[in-house]
Formats: sequence, C-alpha cells, structure tokens
Amino acid sequence: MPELPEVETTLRGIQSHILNKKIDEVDIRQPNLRWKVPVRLIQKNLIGESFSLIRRRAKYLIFESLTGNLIIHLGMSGTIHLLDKNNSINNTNSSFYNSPNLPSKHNHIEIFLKKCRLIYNDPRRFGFIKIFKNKKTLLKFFNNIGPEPLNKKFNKNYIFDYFINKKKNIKSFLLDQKFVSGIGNIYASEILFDSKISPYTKGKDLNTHQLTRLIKSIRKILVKAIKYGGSTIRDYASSDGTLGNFQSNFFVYNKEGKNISKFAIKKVIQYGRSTYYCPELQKEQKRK
DNA sequence: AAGAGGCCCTGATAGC
DNA sequence: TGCTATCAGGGCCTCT
Repeated sequence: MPELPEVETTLRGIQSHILNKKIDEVDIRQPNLRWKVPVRLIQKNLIGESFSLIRRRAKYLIFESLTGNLIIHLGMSGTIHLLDKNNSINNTNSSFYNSPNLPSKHNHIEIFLKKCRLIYNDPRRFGFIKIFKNKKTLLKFFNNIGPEPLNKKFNKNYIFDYFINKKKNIKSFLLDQKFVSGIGNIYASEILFDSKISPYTKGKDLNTHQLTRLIKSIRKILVKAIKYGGSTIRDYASSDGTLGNFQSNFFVYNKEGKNISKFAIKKVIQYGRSTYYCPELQKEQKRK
C-alpha cells in the first residue's frame, strides 16, 4: 500500500512532534510481523534515548538516535499514528492526533515519548521493523536499494545502463526497488499512463524520448501525490488520521471499464499484480 | 544472473 | 444470514 508519497506524508506528519523527545517506553505487543521484531534489542537501545533525525528513504521511515537506527516499512497495510499521552481526541489546531476508526487490535508497536505516543498499526502484518546499531550497517542496508526517483542520480543514463541485457517490461522495472525505489503498484500504472508508455513495452525498447517522458512523469505524479497527502484506497490514513486524497486524481488505477476520451481503461495482470492502462493511448513499442 | 511464481497475513467484498 | 472464493497498495525466497 504505502508507496513513496504515503510514507513521505507520514514522515511530515510526525517528525516535528517526536524529534528530540525522550523515549520512555517501547511496547511491542505483536512481534510477529513480516520478520520477527528484535524486541529486546530495540528496547535496550531506544529507551531513555531520543530520535535526533527522522527521514525517509525509499518506502522506509528511518528514526536515528545515538544508540540505534530504527527503520519501519509499512508493508501493504501499515499505518503510523500519533496520540497524545491521554489518548485524548483533540485538537483542531495542534497536530496531535487520533484515528477514531482505527481498530487497536492491530496496534502492534507503541513508542511512548514525552507527551505523545507513536503507534504502528498493521492488519496484514506485511510490514517490518529493524534496528541497526550504527550508521555503517544502516547505510549498507540501503546500499542494496535503488536510487530515489526524485534524485538526480535517477536519470536517462542510469536507466539506459540498467536496462542493458535485461528483458523485463517497464511495469516490472517500476516495481523493482533495486531499479528505482519508492514506486508501487498504484503509481506505476499512473506514471505509465501519464508518460503514454504501454506497461508491456520492454525496458530496453524504450527510446530516448520515452525515457525523458518517463522520468518527467515519475516526478510529476509523485510530487503531486505528496502535495495531496498520498492516496486512500481502503484504509490508508496519514499519521493524523486524515485521509490523503490523491486517489481523486487517479486516471487509470482502479478504473477498469471507465473511459478516457472514448478509450476504455483495461485491467490486466502482470507478474501477479494488476495493471491498469489504456491500450489506445499507451501503444506498445517494439524495437526491431 | 535474471525472471517468474509462490508465499507471508487479515479484512473487505462479491456471489451463491 | 452465512458460507466460500477472490482480491488488495510489498518484497523475500526458491526454482529454472
């Protein structure tokens, strides 16, 4: 679920409230996430400390402290919420939060900070949490993950080189976190529609004009989605419980059968994931 | 090495 | 109403 824009929205919602606040307690109710949560290691390294930097890389949130760097991946259904200490539902002008519709059943991890409480909720438990004791191991982890799509390193030369000797189609590459990080299944469809590229076109068959359009569309769609606070499909809400509303800007995702200037949107399955596209406006390109 | 498919898990929804 | 089947935004692992 949460792709780059949703993770970025979450980051912006929480960072000022928890930065440099003392961590009083870390309560791990459900350690069986995608991988077993290292309960004692996290508690040992974080309790009594504070987060000096909170940032995003790919679809991960990174919480840095002197004694350990926590990373959180939200998987398919993970969300982060911030409550004030008394759980009170407030507060229109402050940014403490509540999510009245959130079933606490899936509140797997709670971090108690001075004056507030950070909650990790994840019904499907596809998300995960890891801790790296030093910067070096943290960097090593992210070295295996591809460039940020909004970074200059993600450019035409990089893409061109990456596609050499590879046969996959472009939809698959957009989901491949080693190629580019942060794009997921929703924005992949939207990006390909915006760039007028068929999801079936092989990466190496894209010409230079298409690559230029692709990069431009990636930036345009992601920046716009961040501006709208991400997307809500079923239950995604940012950390303040408000719902992102980029989905009202979807052109193709979840719009099977709808028309765009008389052309129908089609849903197909690629690599076991749904792709939405408009065959007439996104013609497949084959290089001889 | 690259690529395709299976799998982890719960909840919402559709169809009978 | 209540069963069952299908599907969902991710990414690791295994097999070829």
